[in-house]
Amino acid sequence: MNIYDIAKEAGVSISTVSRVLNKKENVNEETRLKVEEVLKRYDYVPSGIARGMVSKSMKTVAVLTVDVRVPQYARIAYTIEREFSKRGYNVQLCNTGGDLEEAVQYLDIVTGKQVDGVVLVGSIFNRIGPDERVASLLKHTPVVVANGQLDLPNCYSVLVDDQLGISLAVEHLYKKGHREIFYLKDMDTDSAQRKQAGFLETMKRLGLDGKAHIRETMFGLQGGVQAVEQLLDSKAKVSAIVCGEDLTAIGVLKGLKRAGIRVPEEVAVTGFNRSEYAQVCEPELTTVDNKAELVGRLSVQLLETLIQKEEHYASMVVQPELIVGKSS
Amino acid sequence: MNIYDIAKEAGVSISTVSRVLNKKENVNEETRLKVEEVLKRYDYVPSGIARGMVSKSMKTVAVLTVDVRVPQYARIAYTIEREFSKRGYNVQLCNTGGDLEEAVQYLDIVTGKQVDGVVLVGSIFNRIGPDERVASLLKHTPVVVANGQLDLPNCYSVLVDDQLGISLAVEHLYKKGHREIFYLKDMDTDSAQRKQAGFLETMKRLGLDGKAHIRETMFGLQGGVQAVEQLLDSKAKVSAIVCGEDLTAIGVLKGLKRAGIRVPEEVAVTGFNRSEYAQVCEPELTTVDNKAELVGRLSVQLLETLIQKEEHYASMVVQPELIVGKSS
DNA sequence: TACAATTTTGAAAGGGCTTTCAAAATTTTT
DNA sequence: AAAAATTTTGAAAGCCCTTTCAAAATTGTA
Repeated sequence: MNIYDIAKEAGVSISTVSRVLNKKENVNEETRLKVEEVLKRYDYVPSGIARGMVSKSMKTVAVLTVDVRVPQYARIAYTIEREFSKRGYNVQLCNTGGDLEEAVQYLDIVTGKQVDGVVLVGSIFNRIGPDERVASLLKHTPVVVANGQLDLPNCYSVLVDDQLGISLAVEHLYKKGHREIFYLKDMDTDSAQRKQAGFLETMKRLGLDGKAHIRETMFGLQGGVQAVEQLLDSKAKVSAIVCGEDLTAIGVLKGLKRAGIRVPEEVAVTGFNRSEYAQVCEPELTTVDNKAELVGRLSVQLLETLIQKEEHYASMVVQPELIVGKSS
Repeated sequence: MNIYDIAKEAGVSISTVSRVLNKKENVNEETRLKVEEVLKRYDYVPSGIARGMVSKSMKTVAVLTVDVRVPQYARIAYTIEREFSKRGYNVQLCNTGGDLEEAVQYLDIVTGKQVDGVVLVGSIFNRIGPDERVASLLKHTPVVVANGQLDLPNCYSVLVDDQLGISLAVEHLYKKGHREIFYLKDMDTDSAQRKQAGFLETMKRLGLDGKAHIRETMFGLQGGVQAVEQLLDSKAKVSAIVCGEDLTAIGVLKGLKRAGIRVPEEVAVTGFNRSEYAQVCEPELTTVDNKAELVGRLSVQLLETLIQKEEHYASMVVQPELIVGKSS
């Protein structure tokens, strides 16, 4: 069933059917009723692809994320989807697994399908910038990087001030009297770099030695557990541990519990990202809210203005907030 | 830049350009090189929408879920996306928030855009079956319900045997010597119904009174906490608590801890769904693995055969597995 | 009643591709 | 060298809409 069949059945031209479908004003009431009856009778739905062909848009955007199973990304993907849905767009979800080749392939496919825009979620996407293919793929598609930056013509950013986030955590611990504050670096993304910089800067400002208090470990629960073991083995004096991820912090909590060290009485712990885990673990984790929902909303706003080619775009920076739990 | 421009620039017809684009064999090597040079020079990407127009497919499927921030749904959405990506499809994500009207709207939009298929994730979607509009919307689109069932012509299911899952938990507790086993009902979906039925059946089989050991509560952490309070207030003898959701079980753990009751020494607790939370909480939760990844994979397989109109479809049932943690 | 103004309708032109079919060019066979 | 077989190419139709523009029908005005 296409618009021609409907037109024939209703005894009108396709133009008239199109007018009825699009609820245009200039259709005789009698004609409209006749057409609508036929439409209903055949459960007719006009082809979105053909419409896209005319408007050159499928009202669809692509969201690239490392892995939507990571709560942080899920939250941001959720917000982006809901916001775009309100605006009449559908969202294509792409899990790149942190693999840049995979990301380039996704971009190839979705730009080929002429998505109206792309949101890249996470600072890991900063790394696809240098790829020569990316620039040409994204030449005609507006892009917003949520929590990242890409130095390309159509690309704008919504960033969280990670550096400030770590500052808040360190200052909070300092005020509580902690001096032997360690920072656990668990990844090697640009975001992690900024966190580390924030740690160093804040420690310096407080008159403490930051450099000697940085430890590296793997990402995830296990990384936190191991880091504690190593820290205790080294006989270092530890009064607080600042983590760049909640999951790592929870690993730290588990490690400390295993070693019989009480939190927060003997050692305080802070996480980052305000994941659901932070409320689930024991004791509830002090963490930094990275405002995922806000970042999602702002990304959508920004991308929409880009799509509509309005003329005033600007990258934005969002302030994180310290959420004090019972682990500090 | 369209195929006509490329053809003109290369001094050939659009048919030839199309052949080169689609890597067809019958093109003279010299001609091919000439066309490819032009293609590269202009960074030409053929319009996916126009292609969709011809093939009547955008190689896209829609996944409807209640909320991708719920880890269980995120896992299944992730698996579905990855599997479809391998097969050359993109996935549109839709968060209905459990609202049926919203779900119908999404279905309206995505079927209008002629998605090749739809996956509905969760037994909540069983409820849109009776809606008159749904049947007509889905008349020409293959549908798979993951963890649910819909009695419509093109609809098939991949189900987890929830009843068995609860049985495994109850039997496990029984073997450990527990007799005062309570079941916490926290939702009112079909899946929750089956879990409750599983509890009653198993208790009966073991010669215990099931009916008297069912308690209702709200969904989520808070629900678990409250349920414990009420249970303790009622002075009932409690030796184990079986929950239909990990999050509820974690609430129970928190409630018990608050009341100074040791887990698992005094009361054992089990969850459901094998969420990440189960490993994060203290003590680690005994839970039932609902095989989200497997369900996702099977759903994709099934939907693909439906899309390709192969002739042998069958709904499937997946066996859950008990994961014994430290809470029982 | 004749004319202008307005409302309602339809024909036709895109939009950018794939595909079919026949023509042209080339190679092989006799 | 002519005929047959094969490879390579292009014209044109089709996919299903929206939109423009002009024609037809209706209403209002003089």
